[in-house]
Amino acid sequence: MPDEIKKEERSLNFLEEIIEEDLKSGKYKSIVTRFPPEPNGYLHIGHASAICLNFGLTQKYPGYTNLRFDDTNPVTEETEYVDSIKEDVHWLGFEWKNEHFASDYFDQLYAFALMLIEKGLAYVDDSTAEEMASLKGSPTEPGKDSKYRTRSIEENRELFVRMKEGEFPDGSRILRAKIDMAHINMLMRDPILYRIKHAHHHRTGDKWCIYPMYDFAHGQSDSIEKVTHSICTLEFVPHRELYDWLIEHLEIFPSHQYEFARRNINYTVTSKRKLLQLVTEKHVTGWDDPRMPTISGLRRRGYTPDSIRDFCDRIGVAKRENLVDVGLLEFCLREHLNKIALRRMVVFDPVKVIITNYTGVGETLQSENNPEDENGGIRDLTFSKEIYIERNDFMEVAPKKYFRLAPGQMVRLKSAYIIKCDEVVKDAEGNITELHCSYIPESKSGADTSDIKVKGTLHWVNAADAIELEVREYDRLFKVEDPSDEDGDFKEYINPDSLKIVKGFAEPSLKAAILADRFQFIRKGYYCLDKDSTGDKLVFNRTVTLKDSWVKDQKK
RNA sequence: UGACCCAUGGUGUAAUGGUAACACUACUGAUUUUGGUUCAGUCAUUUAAGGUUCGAAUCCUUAUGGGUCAACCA
Repeated sequence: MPDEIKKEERSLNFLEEIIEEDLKSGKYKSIVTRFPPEPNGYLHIGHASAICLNFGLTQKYPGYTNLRFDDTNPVTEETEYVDSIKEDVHWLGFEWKNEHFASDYFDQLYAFALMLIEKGLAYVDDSTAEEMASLKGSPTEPGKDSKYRTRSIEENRELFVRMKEGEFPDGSRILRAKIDMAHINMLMRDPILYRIKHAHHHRTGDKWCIYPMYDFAHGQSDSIEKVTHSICTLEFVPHRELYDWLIEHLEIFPSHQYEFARRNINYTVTSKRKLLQLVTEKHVTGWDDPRMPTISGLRRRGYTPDSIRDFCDRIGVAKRENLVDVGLLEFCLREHLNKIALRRMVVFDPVKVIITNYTGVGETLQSENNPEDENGGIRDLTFSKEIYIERNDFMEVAPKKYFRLAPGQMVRLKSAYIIKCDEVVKDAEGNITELHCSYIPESKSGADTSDIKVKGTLHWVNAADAIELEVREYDRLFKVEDPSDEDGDFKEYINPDSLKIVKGFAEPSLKAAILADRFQFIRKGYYCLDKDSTGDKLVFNRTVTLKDSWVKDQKK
């Protein structure tokens, strides 16, 4: 009940306000949105925000969302990207109503171009790119008309058809709208509609040698699909005037464009160009490198779709520039993982503990899989005279509020017994090689009658059957909050320590791990199996550490 | 030296002319067989200056700051 009240009280973002107004006024009975990626790269966390926005709106209001690939530039687009994009949208948990490609509309778009020519609103220009640029003017100076601007409708039609027939080489001619070379908006100065590219298209093959520009494809595709709310990022604001102009003069369904500020996250980059560079120049192992902000990278790292959706929901949507703290993403991650991750014990930098008064051959103990989940069940743990604990869980000279193991100090071994450190054994160089401890037999977890209270609880593994793991510890990819905003090349700011490979010694149950599992290595962090694992070598990715207020205190 | 968009705590979003709210972060403290989790608490006169109004984060003006626009990219 309180949740419902909360939901209703939650205020609308500016797009929801527009939509509610449109629905209330009867302008639309239901809405149509679309997610329109260009298949020339992998989706990243910024796209996730756009996906959640577009799909979220049609989950909240009547209507549906299409997936449409904006594939109008054959030289950069590939089927590999189409496949990855579809996989990522699905993985995030969204289902599109229709799958479209702008290239499906090439015949229609061609007809639209002809229509504009017939209306005297488009012409073929033979100018070179340099000539066009020099006539374009600048934001403060008007442009000048091209000498081809006054061609007759017949001549324009004939030339455009011949462009399509492949009679002219790349770059020799373009089709442009006839609007106003002195327009205050540079995009309205006779924008290019079609260019010649004798290139193989990933879907239409060699059928076409002319391809529409973004401005002559996007809005028209929206209109063909009867998209009611075409949502894009702020840099397209100046395009809206052209978007509307084309729809008006083509006399087609009036889709409307609305713009929001793209979400930026600190300590990473989300420009496709830069991400591609990281991949091709091998600064990372691939698009799905767990350090990448790509959806596939986050997936491999161990992020859950739920946590990403929660994050997108929390950061909201607005029209101002922003740089969201990656800490919020990590918070959403931890919050979800805490609820679902299976607890396991893994020791990274082991030191042997010999329990001198333990006389048995060993025993089986039980531990809960997840204290946050009543139905999480329990698992068996083997315990014996020799175990490993974390080397940094012991200090010979302990500071005041040190709750871990120290000479004469007691700690609990998680799900096992309370032990006390009696003796420190060192080698010739003074390195600690063993800790001799005694245990309290009546302090067994779940059956503790010792009445001893200890402040610290340590994770441990049984020396006899611990299994070895490779663990990849990731840190932020960049050393600075906004690499794109720094002087020089963004790659100068790559964090050289973003990957550290360490060994871990784990309880045997981890042998059964599968890719989909999420684990919390107790007192360490959240981890998942990596696809690089083989039958005899287990590789784990550290998804994110646990919050650690002890380390924080130490630094002060 | 033009046009357009934007400006609320460290961060991200609310407040739709009427008590500046929520979340994250940070800091206190409590609980805890994970120094995790959980719980309680603390942290802002809304970029500036004028104006309208009984009343302004909100409306108006100017200034300042940030962003965008001159690819045959999207």
